[in-house]
Amino acid sequence: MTNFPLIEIAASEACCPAVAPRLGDAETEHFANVFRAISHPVRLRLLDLISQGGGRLCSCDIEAHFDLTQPTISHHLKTLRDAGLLQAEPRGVYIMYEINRPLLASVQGILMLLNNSGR
Amino acid sequence: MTNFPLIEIAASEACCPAVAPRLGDAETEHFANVFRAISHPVRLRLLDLISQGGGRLCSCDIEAHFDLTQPTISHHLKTLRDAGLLQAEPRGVYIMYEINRPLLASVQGILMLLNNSGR
DNA sequence: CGGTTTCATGGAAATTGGTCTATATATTGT
DNA sequence: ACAATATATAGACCAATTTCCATGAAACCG
Repeated sequence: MTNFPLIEIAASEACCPAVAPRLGDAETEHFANVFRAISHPVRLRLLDLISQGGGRLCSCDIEAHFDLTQPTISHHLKTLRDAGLLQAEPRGVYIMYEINRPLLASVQGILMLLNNSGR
Repeated sequence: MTNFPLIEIAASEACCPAVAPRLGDAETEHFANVFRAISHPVRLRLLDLISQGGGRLCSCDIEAHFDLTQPTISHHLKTLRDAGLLQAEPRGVYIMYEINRPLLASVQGILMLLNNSGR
């Protein structure tokens, strides 16, 4: 490891001083799951909509924004709930969805880690 | 839309005043793709490793961190490159990978949008 | 209570994703 | 040029995802 061909490298870049993961296995798995939940256009759009107006949205205002059947939207909402990104509380016949802000904040923290580039 | 059962709702929550997506279709699609690239444990670990030491890492230091074959790692690195998260420049026989920081910053911006909750 | 509305669940079909083995391409050193 | 090393590509196989239709469960209204 950390072997370069012996040409033109010597004092140039000092490749790779002792790299080790900063995120543990469980943490990596967990956040990969969260990213996977966000990683679908419909679900990103759902988060976009729900995050407005104080981070809460009634189910009755969701379906009109998509060209999908009700079960499909329900499935995507469940995916977001399972990932912890949404909380859902019943409001009569409807459901009030709410963004899990602390989780989103921790995802921001991960991206900050990845973007700080070790400094 | 924005209909509640007429009981106990009237003045309580003022559900859903005019929600509309803030991210356009293309933007939503694009960032969903970026999230999808990050959304695998191996690729998140790769970003974790490469983002250290100034955001660059030589290919020769990568394989040892995984229990996967070389083609599999190569495939994941390609996924990250295709999403724009990594740039790769040849360094002799090896490859120097570098994090695309502006893109990561824009992803942080998206999360900030989702977490600001409209305020 | 009976009908209506809303969301969730189950199952199927098509697509995408992840991993491997085998092979190809490119660079280095003799 | 040849052999050795490093990365990329192709093909195959199994797993997971996405979508739908059909149905179920829960809440509301008359």
